[in-house]
Amino acid sequence: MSKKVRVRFAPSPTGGLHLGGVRTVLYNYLFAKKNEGEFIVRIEDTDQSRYVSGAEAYIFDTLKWCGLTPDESVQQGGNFGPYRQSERKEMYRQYAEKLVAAGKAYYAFDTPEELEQMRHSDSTTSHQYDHSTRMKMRNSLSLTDAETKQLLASGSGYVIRIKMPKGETIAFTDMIRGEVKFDTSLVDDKVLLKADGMPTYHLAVVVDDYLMKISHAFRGEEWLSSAPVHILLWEYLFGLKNMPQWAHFPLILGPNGKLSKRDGAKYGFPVFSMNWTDPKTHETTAGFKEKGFLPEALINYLALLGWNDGTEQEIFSIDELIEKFSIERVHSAGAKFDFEKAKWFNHEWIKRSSAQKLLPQVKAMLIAEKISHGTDAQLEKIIDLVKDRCTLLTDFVQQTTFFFKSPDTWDTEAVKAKWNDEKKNFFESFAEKIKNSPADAATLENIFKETAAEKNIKPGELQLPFRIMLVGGKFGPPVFHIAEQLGIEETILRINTAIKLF
RNA sequence: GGCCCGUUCGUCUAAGGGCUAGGACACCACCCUUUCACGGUGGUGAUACGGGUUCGAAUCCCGUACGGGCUACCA
Repeated sequence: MSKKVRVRFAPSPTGGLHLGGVRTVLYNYLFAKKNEGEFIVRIEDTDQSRYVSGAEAYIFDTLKWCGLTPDESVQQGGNFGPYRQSERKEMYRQYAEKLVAAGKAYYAFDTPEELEQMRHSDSTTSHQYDHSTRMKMRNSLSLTDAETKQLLASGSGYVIRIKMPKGETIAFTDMIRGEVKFDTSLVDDKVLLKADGMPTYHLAVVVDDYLMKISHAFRGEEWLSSAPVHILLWEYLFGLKNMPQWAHFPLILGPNGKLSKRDGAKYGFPVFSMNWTDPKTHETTAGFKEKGFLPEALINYLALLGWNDGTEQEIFSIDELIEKFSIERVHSAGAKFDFEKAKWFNHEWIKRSSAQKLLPQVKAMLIAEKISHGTDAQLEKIIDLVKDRCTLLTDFVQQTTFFFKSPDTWDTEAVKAKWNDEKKNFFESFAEKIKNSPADAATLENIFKETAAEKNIKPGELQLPFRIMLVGGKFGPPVFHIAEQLGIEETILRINTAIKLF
């Protein structure tokens, strides 16, 4: 019997949630759903100096847009709260003190200046706070008990550091990478409890994963190096048998290495799923949503960036992902984000989406552009006509505007070379003939062809000019379908307007 | 610098000792279409390098190179 699957995503609210974070959420979510477990979001806000207002709300907005709803979080609530570490502050100290009492951790009184000096000193080889340097520092190991007591009583600031053992090998099995080993001599004495009484990530993650009964701890590869600290803490505090299983996901890389929040603008593609405005600088970093992406497409691409189901299937709905996902098939190497492929996924999802589903979003864009959008029924037909031509949702603006608004510029260059009086005459007759005809595409096409035959002109040669008249440019769905949507009156109007310009 | 992780077409990846190393994006050509697309067909293009182990290595082992991560009282 295995314990209930419970996974957590634990972001710190220090800014926008970038692609790597979204994918980490996704894999957590997929694993939880696949195993009928619970997905928890825990806010790791133990660093008060890095707090960014609005970041937490933004993270939840992102999850909502992506459709990755937590089962427990500060928003949903749950039986293991509070889900914000700043509100759990009082819970951590006892564990740190317990470690001190057991000789696994110690008080350290060094000032930032003293730490700085040690790191740049030539007299040490490690330049880090570890077994080789700690006896030269001011802590409860190097000081006498009396001195330590005195310092603690005097109220001078102190932190609690883990006492990393010397010369031991810590090994654990990563679900993606297999066995990973570390020599404890090379790991430094990480701070567990800060001078302000807040835990560091290292203590908090272990304590909370235990208290929240986390069964599988998944996080980015950037955490692999600190795993030995966490393993040791588990061993000292709660026992290795109770430790969750670990998996460290490969990183998502930008064009020049590590994907960075700050470089969002430079890449030419978003790094956030939704627009993020920094509350201090008021700078806005573009998001996939506003860029015209469907959440299904982003999720689909992110899922495939580092995972595949072993077949050649590429398009997956979230339900299919849940069904097929497995940690074992997550690739171990980092993956470069390819914006072109992301767009391809979006195009595929637009093509597969019904007009009805696309309608609200297309309508919202047209409203934002102050373009009338006709009735819903009409817009739906138009969306069906043009969606194959739209890679991004924003493409719908150009592809649908001419249905509602007469062009104000015409690609006359495209027709001028082959334009002549016979063709002009054709369009005059055509406009006259359709006056009382039904407006369906087939009828219009028949009249068009009959008239062309009468005038002895190949109908093909007349289609491009007709298109330019109705659309203004060389794009859009079949021209008679456009005319059908426009209606007889508007079609005649556009013919008469444009005919003077050629 | 030290430690850890990684390395198959330009990019994402499949192939976990045995067939011409497969697919997708992108790119090119052709077909369809007298618009732009969609669609279809075909093409260019990869096992980082060097040693082993083996009848046989992209696959296992070692080394080198390269890439990435970590090395804070940040997560």
